[in-house]
Amino acid sequence: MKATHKKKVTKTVKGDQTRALILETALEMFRERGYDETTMRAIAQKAGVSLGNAYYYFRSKEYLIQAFYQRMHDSHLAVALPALENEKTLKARLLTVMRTKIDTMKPYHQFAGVLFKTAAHPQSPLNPFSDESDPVREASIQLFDKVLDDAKARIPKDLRAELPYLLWVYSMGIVLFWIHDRSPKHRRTYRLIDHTVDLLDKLIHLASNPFMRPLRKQALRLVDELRDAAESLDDDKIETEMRG
Amino acid sequence: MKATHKKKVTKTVKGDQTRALILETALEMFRERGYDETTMRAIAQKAGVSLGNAYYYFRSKEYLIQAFYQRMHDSHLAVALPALENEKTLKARLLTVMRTKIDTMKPYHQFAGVLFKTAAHPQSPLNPFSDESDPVREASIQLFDKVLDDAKARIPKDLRAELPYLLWVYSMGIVLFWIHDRSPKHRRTYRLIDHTVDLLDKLIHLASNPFMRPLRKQALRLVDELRDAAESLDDDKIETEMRG
DNA sequence: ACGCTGATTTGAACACGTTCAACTATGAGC
DNA sequence: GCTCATAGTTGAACGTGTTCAAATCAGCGT
Repeated sequence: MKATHKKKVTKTVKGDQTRALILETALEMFRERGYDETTMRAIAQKAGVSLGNAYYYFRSKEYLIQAFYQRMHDSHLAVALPALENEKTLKARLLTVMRTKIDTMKPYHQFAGVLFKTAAHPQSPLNPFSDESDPVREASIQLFDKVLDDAKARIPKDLRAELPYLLWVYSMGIVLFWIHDRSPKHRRTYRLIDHTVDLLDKLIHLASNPFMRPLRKQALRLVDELRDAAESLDDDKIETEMRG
Repeated sequence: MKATHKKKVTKTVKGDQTRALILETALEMFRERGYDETTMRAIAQKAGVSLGNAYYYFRSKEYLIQAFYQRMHDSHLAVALPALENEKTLKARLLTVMRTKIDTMKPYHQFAGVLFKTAAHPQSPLNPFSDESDPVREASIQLFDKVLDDAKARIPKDLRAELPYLLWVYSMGIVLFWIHDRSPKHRRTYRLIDHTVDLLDKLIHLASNPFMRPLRKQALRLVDELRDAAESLDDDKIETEMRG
């Protein structure tokens, strides 16, 4: 992690093609054999390029995963958005989004374990809070914003503003559980989704009660603080890079 | 992670000494230079043993960290237990335990980042839910049990039973935040502790209200389910090993 | 054509974690 | 004291991710 975090940019059409070729090959091999079992040499060989060439386009093996995130989110959107059309209640909409999320990731279950290993590392580009995860993170949060938008539920403004972010964090928790879940067909994860969504729905309504206002305010202040801290993380990273 | 998860056991006094020597050397170097920058070769050399010998006592570099966990917990206990004598309320007791926890880990802040990287990996022996983390995990939960024991707070039995575990999970969350926290003297983490403990205290009292019984029951069922899943993870791991 | 610049590509080399077959030391039973 | 099984120890070798100086290519101005 000594290198800068700027993305490699291709300057020619040929470069684009080579980059795409390497990425496709890598993702295919990751899916079929897993991440650890797929070596950079094997990717390069199958893609028909040299080892060094792969590193010209991808700063490290980890960076190949970044594209995986993006693709996963795109696939999820393609399934979730149409499905949302039919659901009107907050609970049903949330359920839909979460279930389709797991549906989408299913083929990559084995592979996914490695994701969170590196994703949890503060300095990893895969860290969901890092600069480089920004686009896909924002897009994910936006999806939850949409979940709330067309739902008929009276939610106080202060809570409504933070809820998309909170739901995104919740969804990451579910994914973390799913990664560990080895029950057949991931039944446990689906059951967990059912139960947590039910609970969340109730909690949101409870928190929306005027009686809960003080406690809610306090909790939201806390959330704000956490987000601030997460964002300043990126600044520190940049500073560190400049120094050394 | 192909090897079995049984712990290496020394059979002779000399073995004990060598093992201890390697471990001390490793932890010292980790603290001074960080985990990634400390190579197994360097550890072996500084300890005056061969490279292969280090691997005779520690199945992998990761396993050296396991001992770190244990040591960290011992140090924490040594500070927290006396401090708890003076605190009677739940809130003050919880605050004491959390603050001393961070105090204890402070010297290892840089090092700690790597911990969670590997700890988040489902198949890592450092995974806090894994078999091998069992002793230190149980000990940590027990500490929170003690926090509750002498606190004068009326908590329903069902909640009281799960609370130590829940507080342990909470403490892991704080540690995770701390790892990412680069604010001077980790002020942000301490502030987060203050705020979350305050909130937790209120939530616990709220949840103890008879009015909340149904929701509380539902939430606790959920917690149970999560714990079951975490435990069955270990079984699956063993199965996988036997097959492969 | 030619040369020049910058993008792309190469493969050898490096450092690391890990494995393993072979070696040595220890000590219990005779 | 001798034998031998077991614990402990060694360092060479392997496969990996990553780096880098050098080679090649593509387009453009002349």
